[in-house]
Amino acid sequence: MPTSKDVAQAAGVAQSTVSYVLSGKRPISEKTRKKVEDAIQQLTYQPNAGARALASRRTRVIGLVIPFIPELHMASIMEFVSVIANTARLYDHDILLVTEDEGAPGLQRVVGQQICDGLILMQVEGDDERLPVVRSLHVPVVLIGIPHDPSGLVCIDADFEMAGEQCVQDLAAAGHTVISVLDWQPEVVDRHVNYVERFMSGTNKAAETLGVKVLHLPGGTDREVIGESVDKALAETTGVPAFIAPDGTVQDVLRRVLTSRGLTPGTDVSVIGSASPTLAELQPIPLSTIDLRPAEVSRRAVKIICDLLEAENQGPTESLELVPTVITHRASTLRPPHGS
Amino acid sequence: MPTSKDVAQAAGVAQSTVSYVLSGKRPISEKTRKKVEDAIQQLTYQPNAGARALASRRTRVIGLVIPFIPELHMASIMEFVSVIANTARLYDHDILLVTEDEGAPGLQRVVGQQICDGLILMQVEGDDERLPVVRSLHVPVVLIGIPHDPSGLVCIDADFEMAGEQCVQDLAAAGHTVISVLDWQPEVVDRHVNYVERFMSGTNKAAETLGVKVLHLPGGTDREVIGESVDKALAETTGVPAFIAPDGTVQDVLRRVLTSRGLTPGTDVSVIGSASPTLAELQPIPLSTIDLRPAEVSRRAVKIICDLLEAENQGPTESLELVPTVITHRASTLRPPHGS
DNA sequence: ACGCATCGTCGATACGCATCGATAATCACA
DNA sequence: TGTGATTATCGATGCGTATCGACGATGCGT
Repeated sequence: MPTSKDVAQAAGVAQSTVSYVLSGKRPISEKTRKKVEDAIQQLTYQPNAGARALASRRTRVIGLVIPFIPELHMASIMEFVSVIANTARLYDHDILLVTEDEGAPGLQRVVGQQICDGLILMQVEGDDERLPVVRSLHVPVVLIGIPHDPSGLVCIDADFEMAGEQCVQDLAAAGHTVISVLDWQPEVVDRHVNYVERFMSGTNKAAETLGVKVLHLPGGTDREVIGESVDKALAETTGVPAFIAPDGTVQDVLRRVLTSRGLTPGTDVSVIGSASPTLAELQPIPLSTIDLRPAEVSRRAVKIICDLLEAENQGPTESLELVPTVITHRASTLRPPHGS
Repeated sequence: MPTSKDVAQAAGVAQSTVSYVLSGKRPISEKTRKKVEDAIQQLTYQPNAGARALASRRTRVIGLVIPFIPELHMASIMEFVSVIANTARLYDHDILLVTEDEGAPGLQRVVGQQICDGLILMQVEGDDERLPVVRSLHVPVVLIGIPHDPSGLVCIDADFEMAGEQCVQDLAAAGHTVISVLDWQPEVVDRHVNYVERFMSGTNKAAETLGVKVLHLPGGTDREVIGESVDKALAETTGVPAFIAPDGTVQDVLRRVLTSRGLTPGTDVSVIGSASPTLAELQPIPLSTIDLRPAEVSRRAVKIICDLLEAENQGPTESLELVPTVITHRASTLRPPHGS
């Protein structure tokens, strides 16, 4: 492997000059720049990351802490991971995987050994046990998810409250007066991620404003449970029933149950789920969706941490960013009556 | 951040002694070891990864190249990623994410900058464009997937041929004489990953041995296509029809189509799919599965590369490892007749 | 033509650790 | 008690880059 010294020799300049050509931190004449760049090309020189980290005290690596809960919709987590990795490259950074299994000590490890300059935590719980450690780390950390006490932390997430409001508003506008909200599956609820309550609070808020009724019913992957929830909803509904199933897995089960009850989404029942546009279109009856915009959340998380790394002002920061959600009509919901 | 020099000072020894205590590469008296370890504790010392990499020429980081194809079952990819990351930790290594978007230059980048000591490539295609680059890199690389020409490469994958054989053997034993195999979805087939043909070859081999007939039919996510495939299968089948759908997405569509044709898996049709045990049990009718053992493949991939890193014999290696698949009976297939 | 500021480049040093050779301390054995 | 072999530790050096101070070269104004 060639070093910057080799490049310098080949170009007939000092090693420091090569360094300055690369960093641009001092003016370099067009002539020497050319010589150096040619030498770099010919030797296919690439700077050594370790040496660079040692000298500059920056690794240009961001640690990404990923959850692995079989019950969670892994496909969506993969979307976060993928977008985060690609976005990091745009800022000339790389992503180091840290699994949730390592817990809080894992965070201290990668930061303490200075393997990475900062961290992104996914799937942060309301009362996450890692928060004390996060606050004590002297590097930027961005949380995806909003803990109960976000003081002193930098957080970003989809605006679940807005999502809840949008769903209810939309169904109310379509003429529904009773709207049933299926909870996330128990495995998610038990994690105390507080997006669940934020979503529910949004539905309540909108319901109050619009004068419609919202039923909160148990979710899950158990067909029995969903069956009961649906039956209860039907019993308490006057007019056309409406369901909101923000959990991807729950909505799959819901679809089957509705079919077994002889109900057709878009005709004699309205359903809003959460799925990517591609997936929503693939359904037998295209699903109206509330888009929680994982890609946008991911991109912003990376931007935030890279900005913090750039700033390097050492002072503790605190911020909270909510990404607006988007609701999209498809065939699974009734159309709003004209002129209302 | 304390350095090993600080530790040395606190313990009243030389910096090199601290280093030897940590690495164990030279004998250290019990007394000094204790002093040094106490100092490490008190200062919460952690060695600097950059300096370590620079001095030892080893980063203890493995690059993992992940695919991102929306059509692919992202959930299963996430399982690979997660198990690989956790297993790497057992060998005291970390995982750096490299996205497929970076292509071959991405591999040269992470290796050239010496960000990682070796690579694991997922979802390797039969005629993967990155192979020439892989062969030219002077670091260990493990491929998950078998390219058409595996010479000079280290590969591991599930034994898809065995999987094909097992499925056919199993259905033949249950009394089926005509067995229909649905292809992977076109997006997968078009990638020329050759596990598709390995699987098909396995089914043919078993069919020939056992004297049963195997039909290869188009797969996909399009309900029309699967409908046609099913109808064709039914037309050509004498006795109870049997389907093998190795692609998770295809099998979902198949299930719906069979329902619409009034066929019940396990009663008047047999179905074998590929899914994790958990998922298989969750189906309305528990699905008989062929387990491709992603976790085991992942673990072995990590073991292989860590062994190669340990060996460090520089000489080019070549190996090919196939992980045995496991077939599991559940309610979706007929039971074999007694006494046969 | 002379002094002065600016530009472009060089040499030296530090970053934190691993590792090699050397040395002091200890021991076995004659 | 002296000699050689171990054992435990130290000091020095190198890994490849970033960065600081210094210095020669160049341009400007007068």
